[in-house]
Amino acid sequence: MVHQEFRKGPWTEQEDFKLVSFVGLFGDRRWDFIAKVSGLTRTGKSCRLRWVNYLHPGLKRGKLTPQEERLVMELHSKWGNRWSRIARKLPGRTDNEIKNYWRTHMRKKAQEEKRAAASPTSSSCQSSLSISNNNNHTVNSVHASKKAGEESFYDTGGPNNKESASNGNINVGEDHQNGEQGYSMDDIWKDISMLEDNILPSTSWEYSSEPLWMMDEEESKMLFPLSDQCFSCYEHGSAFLTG
DNA sequence: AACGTAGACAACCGCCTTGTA
DNA sequence: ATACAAGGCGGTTGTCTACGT
Repeated sequence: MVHQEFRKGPWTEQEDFKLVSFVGLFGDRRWDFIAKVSGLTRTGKSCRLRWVNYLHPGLKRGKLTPQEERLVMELHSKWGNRWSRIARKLPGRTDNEIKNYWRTHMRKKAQEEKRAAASPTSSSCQSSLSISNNNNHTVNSVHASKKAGEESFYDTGGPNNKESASNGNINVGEDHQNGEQGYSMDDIWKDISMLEDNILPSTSWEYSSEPLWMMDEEESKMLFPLSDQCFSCYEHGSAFLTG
């Protein structure tokens, strides 16, 4: 077998454009196939990741809202590090994003706790985290058993069903100011939509306006028994992009 | 102004699960 | 029933940027 050299590292605009085009054509399932036919020297996995975490229409960018933060805390206390599952409850957020958020904030929290332990006089909550109060129990265990370094400051709190905080949906009303990079997804999507107008019969995949994130697997299965053709459920195009 | 640090984010790796031949 | 390939997921690392000193 001849090993193909796969590219690694940051994606270029051209690669993004290619990927978006071919996902538009073939759907977001057959990643190895897309990787091959598109001519991208990327693995299918890499393509999928790029799509899911960055190119997917409807992704929100920017900081988590306080509601989202609270929900993440709640869901993490419920499910542990089941990031993808948690992400499904947060429209427009990816597991990667939530994972990163958790990691960052748990590190911060761990450091604050360490500092607080070192100087118990200043015990009043100097935490700048507005989310930490009610759910401290979920994260305290993290730092409690940590040795000097803070390697695994975030720990799978595990699915300890302490509380059945079952609220599911949040209404994330506000848009975010886009984290603008010079090159925006709008540009890509504009190009793509123009492209599709020309070459696509417009049936290959179309998004419904109902985001899948709101659903559990069971729910989505019930709604989308033929997930392959129906999975694509996001409003296509820049209208859906908040940024 | 230069440097160090922390935060945010993108991307890769390896393992596990699932679908298919 | 089984082997293999592809997809999915969680963990980890690298890089860039903003901010403080």
